[in-house]
Amino acid sequence: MQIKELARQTALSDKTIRYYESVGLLPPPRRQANNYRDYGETDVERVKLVAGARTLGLSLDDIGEVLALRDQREAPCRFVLNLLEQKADEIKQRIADLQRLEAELRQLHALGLTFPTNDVDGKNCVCHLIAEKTGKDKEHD
Amino acid sequence: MQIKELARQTALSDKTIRYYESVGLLPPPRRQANNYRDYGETDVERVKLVAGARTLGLSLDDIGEVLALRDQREAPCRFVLNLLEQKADEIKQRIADLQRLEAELRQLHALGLTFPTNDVDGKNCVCHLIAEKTGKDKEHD
DNA sequence: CTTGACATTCTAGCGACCAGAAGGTTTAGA
DNA sequence: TCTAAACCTTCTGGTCGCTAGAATGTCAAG
Repeated sequence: MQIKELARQTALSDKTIRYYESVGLLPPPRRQANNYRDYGETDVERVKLVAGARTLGLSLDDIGEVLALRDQREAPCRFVLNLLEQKADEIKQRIADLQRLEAELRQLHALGLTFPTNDVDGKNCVCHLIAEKTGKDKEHD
Repeated sequence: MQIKELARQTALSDKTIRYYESVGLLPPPRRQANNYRDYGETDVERVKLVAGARTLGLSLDDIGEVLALRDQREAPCRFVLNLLEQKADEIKQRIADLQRLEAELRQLHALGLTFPTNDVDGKNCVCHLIAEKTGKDKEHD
């Protein structure tokens, strides 16, 4: 199977698959007589695991650790379970941050509507409110 | 005022301020006799606007447009208000995505707990569930 | 006279790719 | 037989918003 077919089956691009190989997530595959990459079913499985883990928000580094365990014939399940929980917690935190941010944006927008829109640098402009924010926040996006 | 003082007043690093200058958000400042950058109050205001907008999740490109309007003595407020609303909508969407993702992670974690943890590549492993995900998702993180 | 805290420029790295160049191979059709 | 298209290859450079480090210069205090 050539790279495009593997890409089709995994819904990734061929570029992405070559990239995964270049960073060591995928082993260098067999080559056909013309030097084209030649993949099999085990490659499909491996790439699918990577793709699935990516959609779950795991980093390529995390995935690399999972694959390394598997390649050593050690079951990575316990490790994966911990990762899942940890990522879920991170995402929960992220959601809370974004909710605060959204509320702030909506509030600022509403407040801005009550101000004139032709005030370039006076105090009666939403821009001024934005500048005043400095130092009151901690984190975002 | 030297760069460090500007950095202090805006809670940014001096590196970041130089970076903002390098990408054109800040104009090249006056220089002291020793070639050190020399800032004034208008610079503080400008950097504060940038910093405030960043904490709201606006991109440097967005902020560049806002500043360009201001530099042409056009009130950017209307533009800013639109930006705020648009970003709020983006974040709302993002939150929804993340909530789905978190639910999926928790679900997968719970399901994984019911499986043996010493199964390297059989079907009774959470890893297998992850590989099976491919193609069912659209977007994330 | 040295130490330390400032400043300067330049380069390179992060993560996870994507785009494009410049070329080789294979297959199908006119 | 020629040619176009659809594949493939490697390599380079860009994205975003910084951050870190190297190598160097400047200045005030002890």
